[in-house]
Amino acid sequence: MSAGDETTIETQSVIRAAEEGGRRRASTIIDVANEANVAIGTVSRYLNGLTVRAANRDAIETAIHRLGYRRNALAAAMKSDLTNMIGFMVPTLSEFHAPILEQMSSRMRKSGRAVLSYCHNDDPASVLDAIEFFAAHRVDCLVMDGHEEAIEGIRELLAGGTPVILYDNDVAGPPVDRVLVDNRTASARAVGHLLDIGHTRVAVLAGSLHDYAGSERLAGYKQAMVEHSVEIVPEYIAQAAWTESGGYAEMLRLLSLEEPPTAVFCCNYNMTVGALALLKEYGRRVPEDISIVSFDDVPLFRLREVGITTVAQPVGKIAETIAGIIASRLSEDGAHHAPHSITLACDIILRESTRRPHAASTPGSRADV
Amino acid sequence: MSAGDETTIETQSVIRAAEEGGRRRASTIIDVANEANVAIGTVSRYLNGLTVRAANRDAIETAIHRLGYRRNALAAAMKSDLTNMIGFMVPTLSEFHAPILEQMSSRMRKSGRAVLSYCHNDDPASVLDAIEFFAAHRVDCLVMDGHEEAIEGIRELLAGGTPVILYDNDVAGPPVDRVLVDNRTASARAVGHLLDIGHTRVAVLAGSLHDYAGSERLAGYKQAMVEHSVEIVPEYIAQAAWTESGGYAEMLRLLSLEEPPTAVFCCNYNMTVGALALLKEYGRRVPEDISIVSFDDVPLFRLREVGITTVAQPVGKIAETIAGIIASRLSEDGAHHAPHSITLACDIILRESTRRPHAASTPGSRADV
DNA sequence: TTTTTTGATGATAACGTTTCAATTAAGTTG
DNA sequence: CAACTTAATTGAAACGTTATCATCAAAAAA
Repeated sequence: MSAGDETTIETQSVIRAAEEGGRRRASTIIDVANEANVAIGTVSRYLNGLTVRAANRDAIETAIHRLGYRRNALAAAMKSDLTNMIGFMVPTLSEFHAPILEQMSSRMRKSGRAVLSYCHNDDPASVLDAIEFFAAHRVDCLVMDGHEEAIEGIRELLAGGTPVILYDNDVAGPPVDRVLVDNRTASARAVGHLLDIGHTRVAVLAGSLHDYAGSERLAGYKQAMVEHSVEIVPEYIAQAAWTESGGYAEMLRLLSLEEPPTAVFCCNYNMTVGALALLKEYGRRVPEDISIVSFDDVPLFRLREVGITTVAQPVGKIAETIAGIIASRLSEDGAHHAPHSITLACDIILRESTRRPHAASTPGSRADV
Repeated sequence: MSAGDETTIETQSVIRAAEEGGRRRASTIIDVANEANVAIGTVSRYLNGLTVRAANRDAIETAIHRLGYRRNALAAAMKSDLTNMIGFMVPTLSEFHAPILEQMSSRMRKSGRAVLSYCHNDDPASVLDAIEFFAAHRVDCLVMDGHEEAIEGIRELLAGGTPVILYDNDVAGPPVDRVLVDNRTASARAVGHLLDIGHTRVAVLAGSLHDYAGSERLAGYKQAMVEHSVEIVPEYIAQAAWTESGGYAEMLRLLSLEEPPTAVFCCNYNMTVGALALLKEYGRRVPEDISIVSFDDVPLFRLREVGITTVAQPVGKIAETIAGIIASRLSEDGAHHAPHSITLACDIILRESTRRPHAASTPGSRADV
């Protein structure tokens, strides 16, 4: 192209052409190309970081600045089949999930990607909606907690070439990557600690037995009991919803047993909160009257006057691992590998909520509830 | 169109046509139209809920199901200039912000929209990146906390016709909707409570005075002091970063004064945590030795053995109000209204961390720190 | 019936990018 | 300096929708 004087008049009039009552047409790559007197393709090359002759580069930069041009990511995504968006499903933005999302976001940002999040509140219909939504928006990859009802949708996504990564909760079937946590071993160690310091009447506040975490954590409890040759008492296995009220109600039941437990392993944060609320209400002191071990490490457990001994899931490691898998799956060569299944270890954080059982905690001290 | 026998052979071969090594071309609206023997436009009408002849509707539904068709939201957005995505900026997914995002998500979902979130960690560069990102993805509306460095970007967005809503932190200038909280009045009431129950040596742990919340909360403190005719002592105004360590350090300074305060108003959650840590370390009991009032209501404050009296921001109301403004702005008629500026009231939640000053807390009881 | 009114359908042009083959400019080498 | 190699540029064809408008079918009114 000749650095044409004859085109100058035309290009000047192009700038900010249409001002139709408030909503202005955003300038496009075509406007930039005209303004800079280069081909559209050249502007595209510039925008995508490919080499461009110095003179053109300057002209393009000036044009972009003058026009206030902003690339339309949708159009780009449509053509290139890459949205640079990662779908991320969480049940809720709890104190466990929020940090994972936050870390995922910042890690993804570093590779030029963004995270589109969706809370499904454990509602099956919402889970399906979420998959539909992510599929419609053509996310490059979907990260989600496992759900039975999602299996069909996951298969469709995989068939369409979208990698899916399961975390937190496992579900059998689809050939996807999994980033899980060794719930069983961690639970066994947590309960083992209670047994080690002399407790024998150890109860468990188990969550739903229908999901992976719930059954694994209960299995860990049983494993520790067996390993320490302590009899498993059926009444000490309290099964409830994963909620605060679930923890409250079952803790109440445990307290009213003939021989109430001297220590309780609560299988998640919410149940622990419920249990603590009940104990406070009934004047039971932690750890003097009863020892508590929880799962999940939230600020509350660290900052309470009496810190709560707990199993800390490696939140940072989880986010890091997921991010790594995404990077690998989205690279040319990593796309066709067999699925990884990574299980991360947890830490037990000892705080003040666990202590040797009191000598006075003998049989028969039934709670008057 | 004749219900053609002669087309049947053709359409059957269309299904799952191209299987190129793992990544299959997703079926499009065109495939559906062919399969159902209708025009593309008719399928589009069906997808968008417009009336379609019964026979065609059935044919389309069957075709969609057989082909596993999923609408491409990007292509739709590009043409219709509506992405149905709301951009949402948060500094961090803290215990204050996470619930807002969560509630925003579920409210938006009800109107068929999704929330794209971005954590900027109060890093100016990230704030700019976020705006760039949201602009590129053509979000229908941007919700963000106020930032000086974002003003220029906000203006560009507005000029392009994208509504912007400020929340949490205000910033002067751009004509945008604002959803704020009456920090000043809330703070005045919180401090007023301390004064009411007899404290006179009341200190404030103020955050950054350069931002809206920081200056307003300090102003509220001063207002209460004036209203109660209590002299404002400069040493009692402790100014620090909004962080845990900031609260820790300044609390230390306050304790080491000739006449340490008998009550402290901490201007946010993190500073309170820092202050509490220091008090525990130095053996000062709350509320026996010192009363504490905080800002923000997080689970910790509710679940500690000694609950913390605090100012609760109306998180649900904030989300609701933002959602309402979005709906209005995105409707035909609401688009051109003058900006709203809504200020919501906070609640004071009385717990156990505030109590009348101890008779023994006389001048001269200097802390040996 | 015939004419009018209403409403769904069909073909095609956008929307704003990327990609690709063809072309031209710029370096390198003999 | 010619002949070759390499690299940047160009123009046009996608990508998968929605929007428009001219048709065409069906129901309502005459």
